[in-house]
Amino acid sequence: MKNLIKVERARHDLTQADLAEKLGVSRQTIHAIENNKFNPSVTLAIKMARFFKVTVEYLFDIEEA
Amino acid sequence: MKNLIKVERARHDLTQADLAEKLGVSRQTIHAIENNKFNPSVTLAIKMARFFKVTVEYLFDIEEA
DNA sequence: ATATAATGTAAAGTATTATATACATTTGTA
DNA sequence: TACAAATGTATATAATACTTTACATTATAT
Repeated sequence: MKNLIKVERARHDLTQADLAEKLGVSRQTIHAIENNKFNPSVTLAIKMARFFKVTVEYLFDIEEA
Repeated sequence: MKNLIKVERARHDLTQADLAEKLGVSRQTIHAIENNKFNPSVTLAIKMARFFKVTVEYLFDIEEA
């Protein structure tokens, strides 16, 4: 696992569709990011992190430490 | 100004070309990001922030507070 | 003032992000 | 089991990040 989106989503009890709507993107985008199909823009990353009240580094970079 | 790349670059006494090389991207990419021509990927954003030893939020989101 | 380094700009091309739609598969629950 | 919701997958398309090359402008130093 390379990011904690699924975990944070579970913590907030949101479906992919829910989160997509909250962030103003498509469900496929959430799915793809969650499964490392691609690398979102820093803007979307910051939006997500802010939504979950965590840092970008925490949300997207937990592997490296 | 929407990001602090130019400032951090100055603090580290690096040219755009220097920074580009350190991060493995083109000088034009640095220039474009610095001047808000586009929105980098979260991966590049994290690389940059890590390079400067600051957070992504600090580097890219100082306007909002 | 002139040379040089640094930055700005532009255009064409490639790669990747993101959308929309549709359908298949998995998971949870009555 | 059967139904519904959630997630996974596929394909086509649009938008944009990023590269390369090349040249113009601005700043810095001699």
